[in-house]
Amino acid sequence: MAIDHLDGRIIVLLAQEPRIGVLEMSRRLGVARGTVQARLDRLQSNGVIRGFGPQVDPAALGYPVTAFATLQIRQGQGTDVRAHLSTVPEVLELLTTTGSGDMLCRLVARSNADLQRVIDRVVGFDGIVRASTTIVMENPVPLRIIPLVEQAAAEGRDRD
Amino acid sequence: MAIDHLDGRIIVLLAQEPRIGVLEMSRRLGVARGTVQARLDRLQSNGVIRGFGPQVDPAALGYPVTAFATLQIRQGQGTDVRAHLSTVPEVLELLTTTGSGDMLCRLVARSNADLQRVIDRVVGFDGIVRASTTIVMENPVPLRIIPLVEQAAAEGRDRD
DNA sequence: GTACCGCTGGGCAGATTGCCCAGTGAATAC
DNA sequence: GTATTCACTGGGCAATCTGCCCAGCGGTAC
Repeated sequence: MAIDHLDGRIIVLLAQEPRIGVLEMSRRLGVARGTVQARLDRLQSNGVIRGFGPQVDPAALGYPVTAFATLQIRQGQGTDVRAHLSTVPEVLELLTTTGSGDMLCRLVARSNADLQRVIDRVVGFDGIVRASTTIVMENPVPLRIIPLVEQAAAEGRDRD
Repeated sequence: MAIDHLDGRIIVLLAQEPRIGVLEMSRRLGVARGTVQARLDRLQSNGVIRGFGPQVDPAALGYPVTAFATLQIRQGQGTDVRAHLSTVPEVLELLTTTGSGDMLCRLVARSNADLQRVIDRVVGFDGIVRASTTIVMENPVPLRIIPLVEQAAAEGRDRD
């Protein structure tokens, strides 16, 4: 579960140059190719690296508006609400949070006006009592993981 | 900027099997390899596909607790607060939202107890007036983009 | 002392990549 | 109507990388 320094360097390198191959990585890191391969296999089977899916920018797809909606759920309707929200393409993420029956929902829309349509669709479901929406203006720190990886790698004991 | 049906299929295929190569994709999609290559290049230079970085699971790294903090910022301190927060590895994302001087901050921590340490570090800065934290319990819909891509692809006009 | 484990450094065949080309069909410009 | 542009096809090429194998080496655990 814990990662060591070499694991950290592999992940960082992979994040900086995703198209890089195992062979080139081994050259940059100064280790044998088999080592990098084994580390990568382990990181993936550990679940540390979930995958290498394409990172798609909703804005470039025509959905430049991001918002968060806090939903208050009627008792016992949680499952139905989840099923409902998962059918809405503009719902990018759904989290249940502390507080009675609350969910946090990440939305995108084509425009501020379009956001109204999305919200109507989101809250147009019986189990949702109340919704409060916050529009995102800027994203000073886009979703990142590298600093955390570096911290975890620094704390881990090296395997060699 | 708009994507068509083939673009959508490329992105979905790539999301499902990230390790797939251009050649294999062209076979699956029934088009020439050069076509897939050209589409991919266009999607990347368009910014629709930002990259193929590894998706790292913070929980597997030893940070199983996720939380959101809403921060109230002292007037004119926005820039300093951003700089401060970007130095905290446990801050995975930072967004500015509507409402006076508000920011939304995605955090992770090693445990609920450790979350206190992280929050202390986050709010231990002059420009932050008040912070309110919500702990994430479940993640019924993990960050996803496929449904949105499919919707965008269905709406787009085919290029052929 | 022995077994285990991770790393090294090498080799191999097969597949893939990046790059090139000419030809075709459709839409657009003139 | 004709010319141009554009995307796609289908093919070929050398260079590279991958997946897979092996023996050897140095720690560590028992």
